[in-house]
Amino acid sequence: MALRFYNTITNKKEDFVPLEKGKVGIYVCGITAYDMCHIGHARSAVVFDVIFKYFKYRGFDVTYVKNFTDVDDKIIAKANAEGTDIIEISERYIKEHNKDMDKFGIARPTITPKATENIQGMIRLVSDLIEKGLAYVVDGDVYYSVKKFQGYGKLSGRNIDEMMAGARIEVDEKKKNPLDFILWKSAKEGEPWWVSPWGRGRPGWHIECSVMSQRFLGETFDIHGGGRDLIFPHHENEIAQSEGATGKTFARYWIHNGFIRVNQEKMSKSLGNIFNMREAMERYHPEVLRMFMLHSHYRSPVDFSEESLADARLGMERFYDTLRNIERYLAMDVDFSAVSPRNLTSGDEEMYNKIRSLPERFIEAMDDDFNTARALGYIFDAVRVINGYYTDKTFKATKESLFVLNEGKTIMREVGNVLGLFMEEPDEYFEQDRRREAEKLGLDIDEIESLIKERWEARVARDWRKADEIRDLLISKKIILKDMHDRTSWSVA
RNA sequence: GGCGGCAUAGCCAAGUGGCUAAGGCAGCGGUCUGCAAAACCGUUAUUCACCGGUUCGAAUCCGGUUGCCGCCUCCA
Repeated sequence: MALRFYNTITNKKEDFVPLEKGKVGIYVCGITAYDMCHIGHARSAVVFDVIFKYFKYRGFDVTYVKNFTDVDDKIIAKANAEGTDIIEISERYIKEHNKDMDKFGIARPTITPKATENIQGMIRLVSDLIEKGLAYVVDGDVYYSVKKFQGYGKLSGRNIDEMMAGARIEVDEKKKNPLDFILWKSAKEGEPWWVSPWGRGRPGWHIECSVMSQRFLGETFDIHGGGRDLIFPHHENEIAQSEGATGKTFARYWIHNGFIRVNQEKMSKSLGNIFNMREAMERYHPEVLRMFMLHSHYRSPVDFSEESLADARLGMERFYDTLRNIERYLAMDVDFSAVSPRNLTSGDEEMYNKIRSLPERFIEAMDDDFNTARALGYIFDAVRVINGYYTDKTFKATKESLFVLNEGKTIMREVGNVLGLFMEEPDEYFEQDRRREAEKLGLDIDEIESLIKERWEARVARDWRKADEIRDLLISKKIILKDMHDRTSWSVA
């Protein structure tokens, strides 16, 4: 079956046929580097990170380009406010971006170009558009003449006349048409500039993506992505610029991710309901945040709330609990290296085959518009099957059964690699989780552990009353105990 | 004002023409356990906002109603 996904420009799911067999080129609009990343940036990053990794998993040779906008009004404003230049500001936030993204388990894209490294290319493209009659110069500014481009509006599903009837179009004396957008801005006092045929100035926002995508992926390339809000005007304008200049199709497939909402509203600076990535990662393990995002389809909006994060945390706990149990068995030091699927007998063989079916189910889900929610459902199925296997009374740790359990771990890691989940050692995961949760509740870990030790001694002495008293005390502090044959583990409810 | 999206159990969430409407959380009954917790087994939507229509057949397609949201301004 073919990999298919929703293409914004046609409004339907389509089979993916790459330009060149076995290869895929993806361009995604990255951040404007003037502030810390918030979880909305994280969602977009996760969506395309998973798409990037999935293409690789399916054997594609992927070139993934994600840019940094490092010259822009907001960066200039911040630089002026701090009495520094745009380079310092953008460098600072690119560094912070990389720190956050690394911690979030986002793989670095193949190429991460910056706008300021591509100014000459932008000047060439703008000149080209002027020559073709698609752009005009007014007092050192260059505008794109929207009416001159036939396909304007084809991505966002609008037409120029309808938009003209709209009530919220700014009036700019210099523009021939209110919808015309700026390609090159003349420099004002205190602004950075580059020399151009139209005088000193700097590029408009949209032009950089046309230039950098073409430079690294070609005039026509496979996939262009970004957040939903970029469809109009940003991506619409990129099409106008690129196709206007080359006369060729720009991106063949468009992928747009949905937003993170807070209380049913879009998370945005103007509403003041932003959660930044760093703070979110202090409160939740990055994989919990990924789980929360991946549990809904990438095009749907998702509501960021304590409840949904708590849900995602419980889900991760379930996954890691299974992985931890598998690890315990594998630590039994039984050599199963000589075992092959062929010398398994009935029960083990059946289980092995069930476990082995996970990757194909995972592919079936992911091939259908990157359906991570369905894929997660399949992983939960696999976890239930594995848990049932080793908790069955007849289960014995033999080299065959450990071989099967090891396969379960391998398979979970295999699909987890694509989703960016289960990257942690289970014990380390739970350790981190306890620390994080204890901190949220202001609990003292040493105190908890000494109480648990005391209770363990009471249990060894079969002093159930004392043991239960201690447990009740801990429960009142939201500490849940789990007695195992050799020790008691704990977690925060 | 223009354009577009969404509405599935107590909650989150897949499913977009046809086997019993995935999965997670919570709940209930059981197994296990000193008792718990976790795990496992069973159970929890005759029904997919509402009203009509198309079809042998619709949560899925069409029309209408209601509600929520997004884009049209920087925005992932």
